[in-house]
Amino acid sequence: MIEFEKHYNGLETEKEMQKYWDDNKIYDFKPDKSRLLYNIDTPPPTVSGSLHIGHIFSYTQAEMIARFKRMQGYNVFYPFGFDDNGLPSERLVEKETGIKARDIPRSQFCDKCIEITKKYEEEFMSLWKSMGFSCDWNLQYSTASLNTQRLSQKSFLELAKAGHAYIKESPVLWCVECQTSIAQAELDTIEDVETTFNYIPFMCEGNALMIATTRPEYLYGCVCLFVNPEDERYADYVGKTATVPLYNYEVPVMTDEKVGIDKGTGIVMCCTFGDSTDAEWYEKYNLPYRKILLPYGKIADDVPYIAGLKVQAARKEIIRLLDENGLIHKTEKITHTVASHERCGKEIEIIPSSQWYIEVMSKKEELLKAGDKIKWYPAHMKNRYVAWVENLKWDWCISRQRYFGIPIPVWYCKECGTPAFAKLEQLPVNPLETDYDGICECGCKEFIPDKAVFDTWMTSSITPQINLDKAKEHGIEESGFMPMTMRTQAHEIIRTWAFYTIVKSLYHTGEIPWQEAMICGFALAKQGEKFSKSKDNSKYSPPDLVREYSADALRYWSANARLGTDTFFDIQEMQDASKRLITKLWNSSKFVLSHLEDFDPKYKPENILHVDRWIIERTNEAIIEAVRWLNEYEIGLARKIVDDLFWKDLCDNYIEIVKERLYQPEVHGFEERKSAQHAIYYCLFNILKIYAIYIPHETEYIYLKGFKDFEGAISIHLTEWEKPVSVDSEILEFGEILKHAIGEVRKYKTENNLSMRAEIDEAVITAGAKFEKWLSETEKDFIACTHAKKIVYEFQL
RNA sequence: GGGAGCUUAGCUCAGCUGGGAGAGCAUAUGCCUUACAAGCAUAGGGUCACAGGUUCGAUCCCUGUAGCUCCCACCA
Repeated sequence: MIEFEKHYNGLETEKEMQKYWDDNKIYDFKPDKSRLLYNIDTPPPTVSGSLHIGHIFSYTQAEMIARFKRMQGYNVFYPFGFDDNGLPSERLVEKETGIKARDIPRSQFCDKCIEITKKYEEEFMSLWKSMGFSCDWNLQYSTASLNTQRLSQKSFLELAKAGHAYIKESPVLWCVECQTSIAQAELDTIEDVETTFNYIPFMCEGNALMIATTRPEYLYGCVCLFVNPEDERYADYVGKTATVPLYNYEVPVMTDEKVGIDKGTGIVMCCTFGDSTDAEWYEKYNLPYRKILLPYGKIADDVPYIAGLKVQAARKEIIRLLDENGLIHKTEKITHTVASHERCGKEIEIIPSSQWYIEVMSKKEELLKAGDKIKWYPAHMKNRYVAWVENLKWDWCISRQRYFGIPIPVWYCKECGTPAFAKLEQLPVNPLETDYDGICECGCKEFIPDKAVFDTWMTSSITPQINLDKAKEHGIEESGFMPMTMRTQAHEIIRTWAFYTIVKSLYHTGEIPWQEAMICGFALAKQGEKFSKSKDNSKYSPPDLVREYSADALRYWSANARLGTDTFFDIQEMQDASKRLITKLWNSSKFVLSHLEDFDPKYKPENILHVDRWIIERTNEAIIEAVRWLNEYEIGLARKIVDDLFWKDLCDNYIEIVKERLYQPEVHGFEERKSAQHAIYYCLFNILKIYAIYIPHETEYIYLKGFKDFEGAISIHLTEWEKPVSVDSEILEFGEILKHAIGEVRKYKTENNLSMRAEIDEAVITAGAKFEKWLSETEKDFIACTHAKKIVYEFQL
């Protein structure tokens, strides 16, 4: 006799099951040529704060796919990583310790980083384990680890050798707060910034040319004026020089198509560098550089009037001076959007400096083709990738003037500045700690190490290579591993992680990194606000939620949305729906298994009653549909399929129909009972297998109690789903007729305030004549279920 | 300014082959039914955003409009 507790205790059971999986190494990856490899490129969460419910939402969706594919017979390679180097982690450490990286020695700061990220990683890992994740933790990687450093540096050296990575002195996006260069992908926008358009006259040929600028502090950086070549108003001035007000030096008046005739006055002052267009013009027309801003955000010493001031103060001061000299003809308040650094939120500046880049601008076409080759789920997410590639403005700047990151394995000749690259066999290497032991072509033997580190995406963009490296450690052959089967991630990092991974893959392998991309949505707080690792979302702390509501409950909720769609998180909603399902599954399993004590799954009754065949066919139908959705990564739609089968067909109808047959074989026949046992076993077991991807703990617990002895496998998660290919539609129609007839009886009873057990004189079944035999076979069940004294049939042709 | 997604019951949403308007929650009423009151049954509740078009037929396809959300651009 199988003992079933009256109530299912999820919190306790989950810990027990997790231990069982650990002990039995259920999810350990083993190379196995007899099964198709399904390898998943999972996002290593950035270690920049605590995880929130949004992570649970998207990571769990992907986890369910891993379970699904495993139960479809694939050999699933499902690793897990942490992205724990670079600026995001540095900022976490700065916040947590209150120490600025630049204020203490680099090595000391890096030690702090290692210590603190480690703490967070342990927290992350224990959360994922408590959620019942089926990854193989032996395949775990960290982007800060020495081995990853080696791979990342190797990637860099290969690209440098091929000429795709290059160093260049040029204007670059610069964060004065973080004091580092950044890439286009790290830009954010601040909306509705209030500022002033200042109309300032430049004298030219005795006339005042009005320019409108929001950045008058850059006046001393003005190198020329631009007008649109089509603009007749200013045609006479083109080629002449104009005088910069206040500073009284001459700059040429030039033309460029980018100047909007209707914008401002139609004349633009080009400074080095007020914005990205200035930088573009600087390169295009080979303009001189006039240094205004220093890397730490103050105006350069040799700029008259405003030297040493910060940008805002300088602007104020220059406006005051201009005004005092009658040089502001007009001001206009405007609001506009400014670019900011996503990590600190501060406005971005542009300053020239020497940085390493990876070429992407010239590869747009290949990148777009790669985007076409990848299957995106949902399909429209590809648009974001395409839009990003098409709008690229800068090559990918990969060097950062920061501290806790992977060092750029380069030294520079002290004499001629030529870069000297590390040798592959010495990786990973930190040029600050290791000297270059070669000789420069110019004969010089002294080298200066590069102090910069890589952009964190430089490393996380090689997760497929990191995975491959891990796989080889575990005995997987390299061939067939790439491209990986699937990348899963949320939509916010298409422009970064997905994009950069594709870039790297094209360079390194000439191929796409993965065949498919599964793009998840966000979980949003009720107010429509995105959860964020850096903000305080403590009331939704995942470890607390798991402790209080159980992993299965959170998981079941996570499977509620369409793929790629954002969803709101409501604790009450999550709790209600999940608890309901978990309880129902418990109770129905308890019932079914209590009737299977004398059951032998190997004995298939010769004559399976048609109503029993119905629930079997109905189960098969649901499996087919669920598989169809899951193959498109639509876990929510698949869940709905199994919810309907389980709740409506199995619990509300089928169990009610066969209940008495199971209880009273002496009345209904022993063979007939066996037929019901056969059907109910098949149905419940297959429902459990589908639910196993959603609520792995409870299903495992029930499996161990009631199914393991029959099935043999030590875990439900090592069983495979049935693979029905077609269903008998006539049988399904028969089931619908029964359901409808029962519904009519229930309606009658409810409307007359009768108990469901109340007897009624007669029940009418309307059906096609072809069902006559099956209906008469089912009559006893039907009477038992409805307590009707008599059944009246109305057959139609 | 460009692009994408969304708009269906009081709430959250499904409806992906063009023919039935649906689920859960909430509400109301009834029911202790040998798994489950953490349950069961039944019911009420809709201009499928709006306007045109295609079609025998449109929630679904096309065009336009409005609102919401997101992505990208916009810093002179």
